[in-house]
Amino acid sequence: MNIGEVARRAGLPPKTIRYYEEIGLICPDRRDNGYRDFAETHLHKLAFIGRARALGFTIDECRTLLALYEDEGRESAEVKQLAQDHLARIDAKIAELQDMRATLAHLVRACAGDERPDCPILAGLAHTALSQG
Amino acid sequence: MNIGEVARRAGLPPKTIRYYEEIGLICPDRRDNGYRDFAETHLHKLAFIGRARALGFTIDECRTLLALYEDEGRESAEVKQLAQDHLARIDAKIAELQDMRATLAHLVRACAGDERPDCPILAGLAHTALSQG
DNA sequence: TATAGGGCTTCCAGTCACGGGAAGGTCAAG
DNA sequence: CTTGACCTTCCCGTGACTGGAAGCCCTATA
Repeated sequence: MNIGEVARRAGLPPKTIRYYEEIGLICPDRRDNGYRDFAETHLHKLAFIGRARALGFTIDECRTLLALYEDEGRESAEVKQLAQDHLARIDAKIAELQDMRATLAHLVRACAGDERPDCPILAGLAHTALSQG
Repeated sequence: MNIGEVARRAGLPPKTIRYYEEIGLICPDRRDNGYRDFAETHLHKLAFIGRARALGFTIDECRTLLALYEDEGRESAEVKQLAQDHLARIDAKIAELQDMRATLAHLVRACAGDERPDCPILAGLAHTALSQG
């Protein structure tokens, strides 16, 4: 299977697949003409990685997840721990964004948004409690 | 004022302040010995930028916000538009993370997390609907 | 047989917003 | 005179790709 087909079927850009090979996530065969030759197993791995990436796992975590996936003797506890850590990271990020959102929405609500220069948004950004001396 | 003091008072690392100079956000004077010499105006600008960055605005948006801040003839509508666009981006990001969170939490709940290898998380990642042909 | 196109290859550079660290100059205190 | 904190520039690395150039390969058509 050429890279174009595997890209289409896995839902990843060819560039990304080459990158995954470069960093050692997959290792497709090569044909005599130098073209990469992907097997179904590669396709499955790539789809697996694509899903994990879509859930926000880092590349390194994907590497670990792939290794666990291929390790018949794994303990599901290890996978679950990884997923829970990531879940905590997602929650922290959501909380951070919600804080930003609240502050920004507050400023936006206070701003008339007309032709006059008075602007609580700019005032809010400027009104800093600077440390002294 | 040396970079260390302005860094402390603005709450930004010296490295970041040098970077902001490099990309033209600020332009402090120089002393004979080559040291940067920051005025209060620089401090205020840096604090302004720091706040805008903390709200998630990009550097380019900070540049625009600074320009608007210094433009006495601005219209608050322009600031508000910028802020609303950013707010929409934040909302989109929150929604994306919440989607991730829901999927991941579902998988985590289904996983026993014990010494056995059976793992719905890995199964969920592997169970891809691959395109055919 | 020539050619046109699409797909494949590698390599290099850029993204965003810094952070780490090296090599070296400057300054105040003891 | 030395110590140590501070300052300078310069270069590389981050994460996960993305864009683009230069050039080879393969197939179909005129």
